[in-house]
Amino acid sequence: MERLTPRQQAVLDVILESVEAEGRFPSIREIARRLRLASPATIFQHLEALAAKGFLRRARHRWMLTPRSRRDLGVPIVGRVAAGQPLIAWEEIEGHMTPEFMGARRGRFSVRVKGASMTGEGILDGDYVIVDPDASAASGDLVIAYLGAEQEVTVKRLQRRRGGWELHPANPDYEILHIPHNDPFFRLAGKVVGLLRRF
Amino acid sequence: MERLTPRQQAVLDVILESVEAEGRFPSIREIARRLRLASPATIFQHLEALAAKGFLRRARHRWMLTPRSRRDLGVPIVGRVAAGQPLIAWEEIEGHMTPEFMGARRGRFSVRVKGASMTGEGILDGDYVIVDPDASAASGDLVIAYLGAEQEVTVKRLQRRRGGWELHPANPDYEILHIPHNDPFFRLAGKVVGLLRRF
DNA sequence: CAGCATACCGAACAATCGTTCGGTATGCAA
DNA sequence: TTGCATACCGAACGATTGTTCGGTATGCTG
Repeated sequence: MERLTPRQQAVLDVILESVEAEGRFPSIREIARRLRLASPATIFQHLEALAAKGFLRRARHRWMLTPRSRRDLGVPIVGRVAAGQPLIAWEEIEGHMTPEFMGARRGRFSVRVKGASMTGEGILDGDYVIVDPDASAASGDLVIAYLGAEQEVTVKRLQRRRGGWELHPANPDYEILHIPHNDPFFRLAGKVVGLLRRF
Repeated sequence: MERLTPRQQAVLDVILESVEAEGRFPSIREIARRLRLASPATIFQHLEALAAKGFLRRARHRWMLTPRSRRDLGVPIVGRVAAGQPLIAWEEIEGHMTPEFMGARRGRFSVRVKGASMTGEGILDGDYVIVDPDASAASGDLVIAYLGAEQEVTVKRLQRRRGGWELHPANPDYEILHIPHNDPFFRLAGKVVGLLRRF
């Protein structure tokens, strides 16, 4: 993959910043102003260079980002952390830490975990769990469920049992919940597809 | 907060889809084409309505997203999951699963955790850890460190001790690492600011 | 030294854009 | 029935845009 010149990187940074902040691809003259350049032609040439290297696409009179440049909006996932290197080599980037990477899609949602019932599986109090409400949960899956008349929300591991389901905590202090087949209150909210913790 | 009419929502969806896919605010005629409308004036009126309700901003000849509409790009973090509601009420959305929320900032990076030395604190084998290389780590912090001549990378909890540091695992099967003050190989890669797991 | 890539300028043209205007149609509430 | 909000049309104007052209300057490399 080709590298960018410092100037091309600067132009791309301005573009990404604009997309990030206001959801808009800046006009050529706008980029020029931010970089204190006088001629739109200068930026135009940089855009062409960026397109030639795969960071931008052009259709008719419209410039847009590519998957390649969209990645810079996220945090890189590094394979090996090179010894003492403040800069991260392109070759060692295995992916990017985008919301999509952790399963964020339209239609899904996220809930904060309350309680310590799943600490045994590394799900702590205060963690954020990403839920897919459309996925059909099978036995053994981590699920979010509504329980009881209060319709409380819980994270548990689902197990099919004769006569109904069981919701297994991962903490010896908590008990397995037995759900009869005809429980009027029990309903699955969805399957857990991702987890986020902030320190 | 004012609600959107179905048509306004449709227009906003087209805009968000375009920003999401190609990092570009679509032109008025482009939106019209996607919605199979013939006149740009129609879309223009919808944009004005969206702006009046706070979903868009206009500066001179430029339309852009607002914080309000940018939120729809991410996965909502729901406070209470309403019983049986397939749709999520606006009032219960506490935030959004954006890159910023995940701790993604320029300069940070992410590494995959190998080994089970931190399972006691809910950090499992295969988890992704978000690292801030610029944050100064204090005693008690979760850190990423380079160790030994091989400069292996480890996640551990840092403790100051007379004569150096200690790196504490959170798993009885692993031992505390004692780092003398003058260890030529030991170096901190950064502080752990986030954690991410995929199921 | 010549050659080449990078980086910039200013002027101008045509394409595209946002915007305005005047108009029609529908459905709902007073 | 009269209003009013919503939703759409087509034509046209001027602003802004991408784009081209010809040109200068610098620094690195062979």
